[in-house]
Amino acid sequence: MNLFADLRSAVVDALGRMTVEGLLPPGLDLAAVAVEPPRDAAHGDMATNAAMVLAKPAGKPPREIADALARALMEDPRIEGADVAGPGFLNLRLAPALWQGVVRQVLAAGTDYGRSDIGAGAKVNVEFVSANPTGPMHVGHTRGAVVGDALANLLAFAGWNVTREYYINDGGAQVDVLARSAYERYREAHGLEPEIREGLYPGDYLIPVGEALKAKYGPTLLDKGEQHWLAEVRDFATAMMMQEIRSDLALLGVEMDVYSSEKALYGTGEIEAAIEELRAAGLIYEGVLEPPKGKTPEDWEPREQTLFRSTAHGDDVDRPVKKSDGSWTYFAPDIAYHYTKVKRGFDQLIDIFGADHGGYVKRMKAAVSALSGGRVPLDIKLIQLVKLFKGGEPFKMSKRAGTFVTLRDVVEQAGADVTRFIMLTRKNDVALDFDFDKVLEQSKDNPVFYVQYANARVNSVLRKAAEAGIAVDDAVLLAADHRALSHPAELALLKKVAEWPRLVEIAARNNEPHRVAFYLYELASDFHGFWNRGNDEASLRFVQEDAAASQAKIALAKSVSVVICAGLAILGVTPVEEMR
RNA sequence: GCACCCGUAGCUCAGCUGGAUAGAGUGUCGCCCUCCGAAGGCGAAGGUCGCAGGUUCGAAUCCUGCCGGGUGCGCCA
Repeated sequence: MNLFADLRSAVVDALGRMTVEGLLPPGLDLAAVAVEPPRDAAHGDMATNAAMVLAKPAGKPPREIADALARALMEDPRIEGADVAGPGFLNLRLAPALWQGVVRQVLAAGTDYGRSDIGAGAKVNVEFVSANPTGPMHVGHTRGAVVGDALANLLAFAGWNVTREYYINDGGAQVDVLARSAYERYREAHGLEPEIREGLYPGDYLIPVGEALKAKYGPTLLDKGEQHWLAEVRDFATAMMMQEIRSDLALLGVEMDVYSSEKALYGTGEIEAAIEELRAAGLIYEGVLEPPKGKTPEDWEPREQTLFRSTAHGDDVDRPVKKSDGSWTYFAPDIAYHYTKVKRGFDQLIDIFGADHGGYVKRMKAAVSALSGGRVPLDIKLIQLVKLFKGGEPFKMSKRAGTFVTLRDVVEQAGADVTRFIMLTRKNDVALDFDFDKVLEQSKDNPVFYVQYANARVNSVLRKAAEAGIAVDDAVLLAADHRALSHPAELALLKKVAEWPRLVEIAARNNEPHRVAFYLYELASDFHGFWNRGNDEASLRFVQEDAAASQAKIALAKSVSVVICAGLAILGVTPVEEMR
């Protein structure tokens, strides 16, 4: 399925034969041996660094190894040429049949082409969004939601057993603030003047919550002390906010497998159990932290607190798990929450955080390392901010009254597909510009359009061919004689298609879904370039007089479309068959 | 002060966890439609990969130290 992996096996086998023949010493570590597509096509179809990597351990000059390896590989019928180049690269030219065979692989597998088992069914938990349930989701959350969801898709495609999870921060002080804010809107619903004091959430989005509270409780909560209504209003408002968040996520096409509640950790012994686990490992102690150097807070005074010895697991300073009044810090439930993930048997954890949470990376990793005995790796992806523009000008959002650009605003203006794709056109840790005008532009400036257009062109070809009376159903294209695809331009396009399975593996291994978006752009670009060559060379057009010739070429076009669709599916973007 | 992220073409960014002459887009300039969708394509020009060392066959990539920008730093989550 993955030509590059196949060829690497061929190289490894050849090295094995060389070892048997005494050309190489036994017991060499072949991990560093790579088979990659060379950057420059003039260097052949694939290149291996085997000779250079093995030169030192084998105690032989690289060129000598490369020459021997070349001879060994030439026995493989798939390999037509093996040239030693540069410091000891071995450039391989493959039989065209190998590339032509890719068409059959793609068409037979459909959008499963590129599916991999490198994940080996390992259980991975992807925690993302986890926005506080105190208001609607804004643009910043949108990017995290898209990255997390696409990453989950990608890992599933590459053979992981994926759980998408949302951690609801419903246990801290901020949900009390929500409750008080909602209570004022409840009073407002009764015709009273709301008192939105400093520190409360002023947003209009709480007005419906006030109305709903009125509908449920009538006037019974009015003129009563907080102790009489806080818990109920808090639960009510939190539930409504989560409802809104779920519907926002649905709007984006994101569906979580699990919602975990912070509040549910309190009073159930979960937090205590996690801390006890750490204590048993000797990682909990009572102590006094040093003030941060160079920036001592005004009101700093030394206090004894319960501390987690996170420095034993790579952190810079130990972290408090209890406040000086004996209550838990926010970090304690976070520890407990991650402990539940470890206990649920995940082999691998991924957290998607906003970049402003960069300071918590080391301590979370330390906690997971301590709680899993170093068995469960935690990868944390920080999502940089999204800068909004409109027509090239910064999109001003009003600071007053808590209004901001919400996820809903963005999706309603740009559409879920466009939003998702654009959010993946940057690596997670660099800032992203999102221009409301540009992302809707139907031109090559817009990568979403550009990729969709390539797919639309393929479908246009299929329609044209059908009009000309050429059968283009899947079975016919699969059975076509793909050996006819011998023009260098056709082979070049095929090579790009053949890269897809490898790209999937690289992207998945690095937890980097943006690579898929970049690859699709490149594939689309290659396709558009190929398309235009048909202007000059009629023999390169997909639709030909001869039906059999057409079918082979259309099979190529179709395989491009299949890969685009497979890639878009990972990004969570719907492919379009026609632009309008 | 410390930690983390970023620094690559005028601008916006990729760069396959060390590979060959560092790539796209955009902008600038010049081209290509009696031709499957020009909603596209081709070409030119544009670089001390922030700086300085180090590791090795080989560094944009790994290590160290600086410079610049961002984020964060006990009783907020």
